[in-house]
Amino acid sequence: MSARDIAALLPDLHMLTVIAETRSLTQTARRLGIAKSSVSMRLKDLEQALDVPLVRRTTRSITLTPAGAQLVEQTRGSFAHIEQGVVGAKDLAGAPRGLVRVSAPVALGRQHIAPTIPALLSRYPDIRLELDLSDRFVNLVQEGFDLAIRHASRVPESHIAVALCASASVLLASPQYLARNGTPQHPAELARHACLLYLRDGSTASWSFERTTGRKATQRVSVPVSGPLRANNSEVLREAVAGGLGIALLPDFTAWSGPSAHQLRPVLPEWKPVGFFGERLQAIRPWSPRTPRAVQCVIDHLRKSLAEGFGDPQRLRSSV
Amino acid sequence: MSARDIAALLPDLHMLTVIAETRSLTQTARRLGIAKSSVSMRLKDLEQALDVPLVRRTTRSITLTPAGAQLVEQTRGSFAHIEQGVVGAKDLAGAPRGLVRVSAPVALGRQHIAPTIPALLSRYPDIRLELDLSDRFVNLVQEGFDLAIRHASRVPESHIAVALCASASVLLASPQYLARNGTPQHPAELARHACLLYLRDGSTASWSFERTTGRKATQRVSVPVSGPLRANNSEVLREAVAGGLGIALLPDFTAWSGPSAHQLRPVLPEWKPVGFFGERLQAIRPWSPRTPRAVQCVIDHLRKSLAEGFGDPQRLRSSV
DNA sequence: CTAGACTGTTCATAATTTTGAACAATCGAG
DNA sequence: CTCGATTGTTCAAAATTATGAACAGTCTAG
Repeated sequence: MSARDIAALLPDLHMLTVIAETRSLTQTARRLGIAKSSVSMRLKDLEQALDVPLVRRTTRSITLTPAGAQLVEQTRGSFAHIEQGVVGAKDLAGAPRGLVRVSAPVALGRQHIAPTIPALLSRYPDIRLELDLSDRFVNLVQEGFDLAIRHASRVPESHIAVALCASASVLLASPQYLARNGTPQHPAELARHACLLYLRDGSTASWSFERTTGRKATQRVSVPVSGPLRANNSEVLREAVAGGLGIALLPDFTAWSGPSAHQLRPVLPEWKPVGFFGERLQAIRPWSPRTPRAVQCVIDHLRKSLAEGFGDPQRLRSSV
Repeated sequence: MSARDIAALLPDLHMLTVIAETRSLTQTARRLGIAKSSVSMRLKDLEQALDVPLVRRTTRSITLTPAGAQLVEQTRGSFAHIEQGVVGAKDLAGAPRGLVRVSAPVALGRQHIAPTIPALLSRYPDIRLELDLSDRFVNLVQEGFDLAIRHASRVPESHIAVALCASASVLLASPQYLARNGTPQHPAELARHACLLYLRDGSTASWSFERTTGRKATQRVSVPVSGPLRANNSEVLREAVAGGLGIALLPDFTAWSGPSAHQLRPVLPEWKPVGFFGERLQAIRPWSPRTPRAVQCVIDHLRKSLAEGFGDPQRLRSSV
C-alpha cells in the first residue's frame, strides 16, 4: 500500500462515509453536489480497488457490509479531523474574518461594549459582530455563540474562560432613601429595609457579605432580603435606587454609569458582597482545538477596552 | 465548509503532507507517481481554494509557511490513520492472504511446527510463511516479524501475547550418567555434577527450583551450576545428555522428541524449574489496531497443533 | 391491485484533470 | 566565473472522470 494508492482512494473513502450516513446513493450525490451516477461508479471502483464488497445493494436500498462498516468506522473521525485542520488553515488567510456571535449582560453591553465596537470593526473590516444582550446564562454551544461575557464563578465543562477585568458588586441606595430610612450599619439590618432584587434563575432571596476583621480572619453574614421590586435588568434596578425606592446589589459597571450615577451612594462599603456577581468579568467560549482568529481579536479588544475596570466611581461619575 | 468542499481537497491535502516530507515538488511527484506539473498545479489550486499561501517557493527549493506547516501537522496523522483502515479492509477480502514472518525456537520449529506447515498452507493457499528459527529474543518490530513463538515470562511493551500451550522445563540425564555419578536427591547436589548449560544473553550460571512442601508452602532453592559444555541450541544439549555428558535443563518439547528421547531420564521430578523457560509457550506479536487475518490464522493453527502440549513423555517417546 | 415516485445502474457525451516537453531560474562543482 | 544539473512553472494535447437522460426494479399510497 503505497502513497500513490491511498491518494487516489481518498475522495472515494470520504464518499463512503457520506454513504454510510445517508444510507442512500441518491442522497449522497445530493449532499456532495455530484451526479448520482458518479457515486455509483466511484463506489464500484472503490470496491474493485480494495477487492472487498463494501455495500450490499438492493435496487431500492443499500446496507454496508461488515467490511464497509469497519472501514467507515476507522476513517470517519479522520475526515472530520482533516476538515477541522482545513477550517483552521482557512482562518489564517489574510485579515481576521468571519461572524462572531457574542452574548453579554445587558447593562455592560449598552454602557461599555457598544461604544468600543466601531473601533474594533474599523480595525478588522472583515469581522462581523453579532451582539446578543441578555442577563441569563446562555448555553453557548446550543445557541451557537462564539463568546459570552459573564460574571461567572464557575466555567461550564469543556469551555474556556479568559479574565477581562475586575468587576465587583456594590450595595447602593440614594441619599434620599438613607435619610428617610436610616443608613444600615450591619448587613443584618438589611432584613428590614426595602431591597430591590435582581431576578435570576436559581437565585435565592438572600444576600451574603464578607468582612476582613483581623489579619486573616473573615466574618461572613447571610441575610434574607425582600422589597417592593424585582427585575432581571440591572439598569431598571439602578433607576429604582436612584428614585429612592430602596437598596440594591448591583454590578459596578451598572452602578457607575448612566445619568443617575451621582444620585447613588455605596452602602456598607466595608462589607464585600459574596457569591452573587463574581469578582471578575470573563470571556467564556466553547473549547475548540484552535481559537478562530476573529474570536481572539474580539477577546483581545474587549480586554483592552475594559482593562481599567469599573472600580473608581469618581472617574466614571465625572465622565458621564 | 461543506462536505463537497472537503472532498475535493482531500487528494491535494494528502499531497501537501508528502510535499512537507520531501520538501520538493519533484520528489513528491516521483513518490506519488504523477507528473510534477500536476503537483505544481494542484498545489496552486489548493492555495487558491484555502486562500492561504501554504508553501514559500524559491525557483530551486520550497519551504512551508506557518499556515502550511500547521495544516500538515493536523492532517498527517489522519491520513496515516485512514491508510491503516484501508489496509485493514483490504485484509478482509476473500481468503486470508499475505506473508507472515514467524520467529520460533530452533527445536520447537524443527520438531513441532515444521510438520504442521503443509496443513496450514494447503488450507490457506494465499498465505505465505517465512519461518526463522532462532533461540535468541528477536526484536519483532525492528526485524520485521509478525509473530514470535517464545517461552516468555514477560511480554515487551506494546506487544500482545497469546498462550499456545503449556510447556515446562525438565531436568534430564542419561541412565549411564546417573549410574556413574549417582542420582541427585536435592538441587543443592547439582553444584558438584556436570551441568550442561543453555547459553542465552543475560542468563546466569545458576538454576532455580521450587517444591511444594505443605498445602500452600513452597520451598525454593537456587544453585550455581557448571559443566563441560555450553550451547545455545537445546537439541545439541539433549544429544550431549543422551551421550552421558551430564545433566541439562531443557524445554519439554526438546526433551521428548527426537530419536534419543528414550535415553533420557527426568532428574528431581518433584522439583519444578523456575524462571528459566516459562511455563507456557506464547505467540507474541507487535500491537496493531487490528490483527491481520493471515497472522490470526497462523496463531490459531499453531494453537490447535500444539494444544496437547509436550508434558507426557510416554506418548512422545512411543511416537518417535 | 395499480399508479406513481423513487431506488441504483448504464452509457454516450461533455468537462476536467493529467501529462510531458519546453522553459527560466538557481545552485554547486571545477 | 562558467557549465551542467536540477528546481518549479507553463501550456497544448491526451487521458481520465463526471454528467444526465434513459432504464429496470421496488416500495407505498390509495
